[in-house]
Amino acid sequence: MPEQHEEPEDPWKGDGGPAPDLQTYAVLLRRMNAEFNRLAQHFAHEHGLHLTDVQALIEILDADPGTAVTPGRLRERLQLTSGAVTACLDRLEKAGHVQRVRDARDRRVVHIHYAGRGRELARSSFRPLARSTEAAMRRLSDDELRTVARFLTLMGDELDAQSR
Amino acid sequence: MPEQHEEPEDPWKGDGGPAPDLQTYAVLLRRMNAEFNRLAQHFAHEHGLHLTDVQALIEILDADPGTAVTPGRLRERLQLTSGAVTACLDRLEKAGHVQRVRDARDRRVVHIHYAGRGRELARSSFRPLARSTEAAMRRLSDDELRTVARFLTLMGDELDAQSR
DNA sequence: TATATAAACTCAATGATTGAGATGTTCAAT
DNA sequence: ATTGAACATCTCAATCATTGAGTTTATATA
Repeated sequence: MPEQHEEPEDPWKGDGGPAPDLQTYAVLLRRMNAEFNRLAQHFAHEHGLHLTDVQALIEILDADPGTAVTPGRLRERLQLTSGAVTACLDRLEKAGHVQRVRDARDRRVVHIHYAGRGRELARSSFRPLARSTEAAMRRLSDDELRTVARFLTLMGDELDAQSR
Repeated sequence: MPEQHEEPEDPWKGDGGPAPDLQTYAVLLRRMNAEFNRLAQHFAHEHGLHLTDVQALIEILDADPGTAVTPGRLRERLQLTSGAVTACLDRLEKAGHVQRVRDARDRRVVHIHYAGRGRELARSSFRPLARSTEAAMRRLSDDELRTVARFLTLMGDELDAQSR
């Protein structure tokens, strides 16, 4: 029996065929997540940072402009103890990426702001991610892009709800 | 001027409106990735494991059935040093989740197999993820699901290529 | 004024990870 | 056969991020 070496260039391409099931999605999502983390880790190493530091920078970068980023917020978002957050911010501040600013109204809280090339650094950390995303986006129509964005939003909301 | 508090229940819903841009996608993807990691970390903690151990279990779970999982493979996939991989596998083996088996043909290499409740544990680690995914999937048509699967596949391929 | 709660920090202990090197294995060349 | 290079994994001491308990400073409540 000769090898049936089929090359599925672009699965789920046509309108026909079966719809992908949960298991398929799970694998696809896990794979993407793993690739993400690989990139993040690679970037971190390249800049003498730790994965935690990069995650913190992302959290600060993507924070809702209305919501101030505080050590406490990082604690719950990154699942760290307060000691770990302090150490992480010490590293980022010493490296000149962020700056701690005491809140004038409630002097217990500290706000984290970008300093120096922090924002630029955070953005550049996703240059490779952006490149990949762009490449993938180019192969979808506007209509399809809207569909995917809708799915990603739904997933984000669901996962957010799940973790509470 | 009264607050214009619009509530965008489900953005990108209609066929009209502008197509989402790269920046929008970047934020959505980063958000989802962060939520993933939160879930993974939570699960790890719940089972007395480390994030690294969970990532290893995933890697073993999702490995191409044809490709055997070896410490070396984990080393490059999880970006660890060989010492860290050994320690990780020691923990997983001692806990009875995996088993090391020397390859009969090339006695230098070790194959990692599930042992005891390892596979079940790995699967259960994604129960919450599966729940969220299912909920999100339910709100898309078969056609849309195919589109999203196509995007996820493209992203996975692009990221894979990027990290080399 | 006292008391409770809160946010962030300190610091010693823990333990995962690193990095250099050891061990055992395969393969090609001599 | 024997030597030597490449390889996969493991060992182990040192490093360093993280933990966990407790401290400090500030706010809110009675």
